[in-house]
Amino acid sequence: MTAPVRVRMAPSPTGFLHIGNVRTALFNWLFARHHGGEFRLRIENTDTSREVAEATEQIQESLRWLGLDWDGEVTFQLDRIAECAELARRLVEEDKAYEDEGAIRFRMPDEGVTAWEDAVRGPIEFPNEKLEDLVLVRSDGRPTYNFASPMEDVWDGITHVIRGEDHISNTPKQINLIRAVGGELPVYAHVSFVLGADGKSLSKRHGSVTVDDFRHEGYYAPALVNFLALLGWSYDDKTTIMSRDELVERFDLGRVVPSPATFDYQKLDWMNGVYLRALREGEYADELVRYLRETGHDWDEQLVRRAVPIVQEKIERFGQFPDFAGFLFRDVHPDPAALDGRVAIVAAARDELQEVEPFAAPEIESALRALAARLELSPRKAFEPIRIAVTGSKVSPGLFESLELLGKEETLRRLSAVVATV
RNA sequence: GCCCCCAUCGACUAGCGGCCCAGGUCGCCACCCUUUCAAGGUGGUAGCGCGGGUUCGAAUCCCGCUGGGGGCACCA
Repeated sequence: MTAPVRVRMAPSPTGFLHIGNVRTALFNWLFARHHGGEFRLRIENTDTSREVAEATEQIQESLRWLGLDWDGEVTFQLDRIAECAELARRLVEEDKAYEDEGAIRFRMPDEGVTAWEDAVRGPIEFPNEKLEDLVLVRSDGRPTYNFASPMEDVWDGITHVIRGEDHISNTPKQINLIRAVGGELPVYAHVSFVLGADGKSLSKRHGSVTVDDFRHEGYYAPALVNFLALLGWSYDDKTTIMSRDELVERFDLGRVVPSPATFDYQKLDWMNGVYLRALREGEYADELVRYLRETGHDWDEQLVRRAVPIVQEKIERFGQFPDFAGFLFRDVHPDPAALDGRVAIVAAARDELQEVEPFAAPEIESALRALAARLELSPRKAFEPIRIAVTGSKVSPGLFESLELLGKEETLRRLSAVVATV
């Protein structure tokens, strides 16, 4: 039996989960699940304020939403202050560290190089003369990140440290520290950053950045996971859409590329659309209903569910639903300019639809097509003012189905309202 | 300033010396379908940063340059 794999995600509890960190977390998770190992969640906190508690809960909620489950209890760096202090004392006794104005510093080697085989970048080495003696414990007694983090990795039996490339220059320091305490070195894998279209690191001005942002925009978690997995990793030269299970089965750290990736919102939108269209109607409805509740749209659930067939093929994010199908739930205010005086058509449609029974899509369609023919207008020309009058927009779900859902009474009311105002 | 990382179409990537006058996906363009918008179908556009090597042969290996990025805290 090979040694079990154990990885961790170690966010600092400073706020919402950034999508770049999520991508790193996802790689950790995929790696762990692929190898049947463990994925731990460790909070790198330095205090116990209320903000920390909230951020910690926020991080967990985001991971849950994405379906990235972790093993064991969440651990906190702060809980290991005592162990760190004791270890630092031992290092001083062994003359591997020394006191410096109340703080404890570790003696870094002065000659040679510190090197490791990075699982995504290959060999990396740093000249030791560039390594400064590292503060392990501050004068107030708290351990520093570069001391606590590698020690926790050792104590937790972390086998693979998969983290952002900003930690590359910390690695030689941490390696020397682990060697000094006689700990087992993990395998290091430094993944690149996720950038915005301007080549700068992804921030709010680029669009959504936190998991919460994407959730509120109406992205579907499995699609986001699929998209993120492909940011810096690929299975082969042609596979794009992969289920969670397929990702787990196929993920391979060796196929993670070292170069930074630009986050392409358009491709995410496309992929989200692919996932949403593939959902079974009932499943789509459940997700949509949940999304609308979360975003504060208190709309009739039955009507939302009935609207699914006319929107599923049309929108790529749940966030587009309120604009696209909102006319079913609230009154509209057609723009007279958009109508451009074509009230006669609206009036004719009202008269025509008055007679339609039952008020169902097929009957509505034949009535309106007959009307268009009578007016000697192309369906395109004839339907536009009707669409505007009823949905308030030039863009909407299929007209006939929309009218059926809206109901005869409300449809006639909206058509009449337009006729009356002009 | 010093140290480190990175470099294939606009974007994500395949490629790990000959299968590549570079393949897939998104985007974009055109056409088809069509009640709008989508979806779908067909076709197309576009790339190995530059310069030296190594080799019979280089997108692939080596060196330099250039251009990006990161790090040099008693932050994480």
